[in-house]
Amino acid sequence: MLNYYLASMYEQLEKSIREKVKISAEEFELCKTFFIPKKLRKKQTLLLEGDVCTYNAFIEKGILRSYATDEKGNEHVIQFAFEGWWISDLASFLQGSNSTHTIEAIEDSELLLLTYTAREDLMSKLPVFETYQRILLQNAFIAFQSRVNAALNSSAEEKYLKLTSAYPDIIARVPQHMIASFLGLTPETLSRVRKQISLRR
Amino acid sequence: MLNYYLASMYEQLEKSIREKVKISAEEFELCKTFFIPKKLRKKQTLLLEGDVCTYNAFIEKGILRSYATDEKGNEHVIQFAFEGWWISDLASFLQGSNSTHTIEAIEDSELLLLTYTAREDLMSKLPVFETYQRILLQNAFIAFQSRVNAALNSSAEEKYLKLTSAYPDIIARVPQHMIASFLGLTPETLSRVRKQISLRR
DNA sequence: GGTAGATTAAGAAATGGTATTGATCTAAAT
DNA sequence: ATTTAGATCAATACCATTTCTTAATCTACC
Repeated sequence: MLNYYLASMYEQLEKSIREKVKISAEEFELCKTFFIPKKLRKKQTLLLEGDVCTYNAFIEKGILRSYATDEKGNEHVIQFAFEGWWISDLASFLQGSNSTHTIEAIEDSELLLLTYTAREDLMSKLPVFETYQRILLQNAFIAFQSRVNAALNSSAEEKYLKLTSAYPDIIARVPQHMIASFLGLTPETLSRVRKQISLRR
Repeated sequence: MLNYYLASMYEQLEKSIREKVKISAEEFELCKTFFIPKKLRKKQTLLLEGDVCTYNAFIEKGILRSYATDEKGNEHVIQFAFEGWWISDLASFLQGSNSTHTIEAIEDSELLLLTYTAREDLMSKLPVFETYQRILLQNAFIAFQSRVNAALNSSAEEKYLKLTSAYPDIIARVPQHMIASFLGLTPETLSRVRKQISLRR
């Protein structure tokens, strides 16, 4: 039982790394020792706006979001992160600056945390982990580029359809007003968009 | 004279690398050998939509932009790149897929090109170069995150003011309709926004 | 003097803001 | 466990605002 539990604890992480680089069983065992497991209940936060982001979090289970709050008190969802993804406020994590984001669990979630020094250590002891991190960043960069493009050049409906066709289960797992915020729409506009779509069926 | 010319050819590159990692004079000399110098005149292209992006370009001098063309034939500026920046279509460069972007010089420009294999070679022979690349990506990622936020949650005027206060000389060096496209606005809207701002002075 | 780029005006379209309602979830009290 | 009060969320209606579209000048510069 214990073994099973431990194996499942790092299952997504191993999968994520092996998708991107070659790593031996021993290397992965070493790798695991740098992470701190952590559970979050729904609505609990990993990072509060204003604090320094001390962890890079890998998500074994659940969904998190990061959001920023503007002068008028409106929350703007920056990112959703599902199983197998990473989340953090990179600017704060890397530069040690105060975070402008809050990171919060949307469902009960299981995380693997990596501190700044653990990450530096791991990259220097295991160069393949630096390569893994670089590839992650490359992919994130590409994804962001297409998101910027969608944000600037697509209508509300196009943005919603692109998001839901890329991530179909987001509809069931994430409240609609958070999806609206992620797309830069008011909840009312998203509701109207959905109505339009359903009328056309 | 020749020495002076050669030194200036790699000046920005050396500055960019030294800002991010420690590198010896010998290592930088080695580094230089992997790059191919190239000059572009205004409006010449480095990459055409549909081709595979075979180069990662570092800009020693000048300005470039990348843009995508939509179904209606409208150009959408994805990125501007000034002296000391990198530009490419990363998705195409890394995955070997057909590019959806065109990369074009806005001014007469001097570039240093890195092919895919040269980049891989350089990263394996000079691990500090992989670190440099990772830090570049981290910075690009952070910049993109705030751009997404601005794109989704700022008005036309806010986006324009943010851009011009971050890069004041963009106004003089880049045609206004390209700035409008970069901000996801029509040229007419940007013109009206500028008028509003000037009236308030 | 022709052409690309910038400005301006007027009406159209998309999206936002406010308010209301109904449904559902949550948590405390019994 | 059940009930109930409050909170949360989604849908909708009505009006306001922003941005787009089209089209007509205006300008600057090869």
